[in-house]
Amino acid sequence: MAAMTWQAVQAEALRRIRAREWPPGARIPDEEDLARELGCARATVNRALRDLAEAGLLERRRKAGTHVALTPVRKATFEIPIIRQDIESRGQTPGYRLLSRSLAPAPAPVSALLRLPADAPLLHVRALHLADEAPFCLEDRWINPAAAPGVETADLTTISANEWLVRNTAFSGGDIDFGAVAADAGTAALLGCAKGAALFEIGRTTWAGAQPITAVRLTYGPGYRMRTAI
Amino acid sequence: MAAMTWQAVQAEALRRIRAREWPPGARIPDEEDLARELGCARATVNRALRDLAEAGLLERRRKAGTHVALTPVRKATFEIPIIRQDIESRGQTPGYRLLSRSLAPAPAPVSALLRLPADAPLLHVRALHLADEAPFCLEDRWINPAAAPGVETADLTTISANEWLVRNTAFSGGDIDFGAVAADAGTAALLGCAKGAALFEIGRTTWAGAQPITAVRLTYGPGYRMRTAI
DNA sequence: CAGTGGTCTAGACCACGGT
DNA sequence: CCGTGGTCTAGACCACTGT
Repeated sequence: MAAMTWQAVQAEALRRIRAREWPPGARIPDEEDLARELGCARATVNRALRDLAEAGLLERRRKAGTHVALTPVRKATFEIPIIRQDIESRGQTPGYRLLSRSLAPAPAPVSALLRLPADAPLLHVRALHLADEAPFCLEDRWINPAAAPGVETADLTTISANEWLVRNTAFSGGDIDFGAVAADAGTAALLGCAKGAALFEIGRTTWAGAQPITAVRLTYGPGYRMRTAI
Repeated sequence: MAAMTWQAVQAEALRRIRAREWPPGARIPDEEDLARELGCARATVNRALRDLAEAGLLERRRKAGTHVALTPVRKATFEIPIIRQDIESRGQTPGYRLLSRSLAPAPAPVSALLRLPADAPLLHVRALHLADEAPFCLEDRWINPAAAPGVETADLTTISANEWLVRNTAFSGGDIDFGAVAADAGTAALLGCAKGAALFEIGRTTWAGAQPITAVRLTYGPGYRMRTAI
């Protein structure tokens, strides 16, 4: 039982959960008891079980102890790459075309999303991302210039707003949502698909503390699927 | 500088990254130096920076030291709840209707996905999930009976296969993909939407080690959006 | 080879929250 | 109140991996 790493402890705990030695809902031994049983320090057990708790397989509460979760909520994590990198990772050649760029008051839904006054002038950028010369993804973005100093003079014809913002602003958090939309006429023309086609769409807003940076809607060409492992 | 918790260290590191005191690409001080500077143990610094590295903001390599990531890849995590819980969390009343259930050889795409022989008999379950009596999500699932002992006699009219599997099998991993599809006639009828409507779809395969458990396709009603925070 | 992160230990104190 | 997990410490050894 020598050389008990936290990974080994975690693996053993996982085994017991899966083998129902620790059935769902059951309380498992103390960190101290486990440490003694497995021949390692309590900190090592803590490290192992903390991750399992974060993964949703265990529930830990002071005094109440550690219990096996009744309904293990699986958590998946996926990366949000720069679109160019996404295309490259598919083995295709990325391309980029700036469609339009203007400073204008944002429409109500956008300014509401960013919690800005309705008439606040935002930078509106629309661009098309290409993979091997074919339309890949349509980007429709509103940027709060106050949160992105320099963006008004940035050259967004060669570098996407996405990339510029990642490199030049410090954002702390945001929201994402995924859904499906039917292609309207304009979108269909740009993406080279039929009007009404089912398209995958990602919406994202990002913040620097309480200050809104940008709201973006990415509409992908037909057949696009986002993949990840759990 | 007393009472330096790992959260405080992490916050300070984040601040320096955002303030460009540690600009993108720069090498930051050793754990030991930071510990001395901030007045805490090296383990505390390690704990703080490890999380930032996992989040993609830092890159850590032995000997090479710790560097601020050039292109911070944002990682989002989202939970994969049991559909019933998803509906409940929206403040709606979940409902469930088993549509069909049969033991049959899986079609080629499914058996290939699960890496099973083409003629392997799988349990095919189709069900409709309701929210406040309205169609919410269509579930089309193939289950490997060998990996889910007891499923053949389970009563899937009151509990969804999803829920039964979560409670009765021990899965270790899987894949997920998201996309958009146009509703075919059958799907449209069941979900109460127009044929051709853009629908959000989640595909998932899960495994117990090398043994495939189930492949499922969830097709959500129009307008559904999956949300999460980063 | 040597510097740096990764991890383990033994002990300590603290914070939360059931009883 | 007091058991349990959460965290900090000081020191040690190990495992990569650039040089």
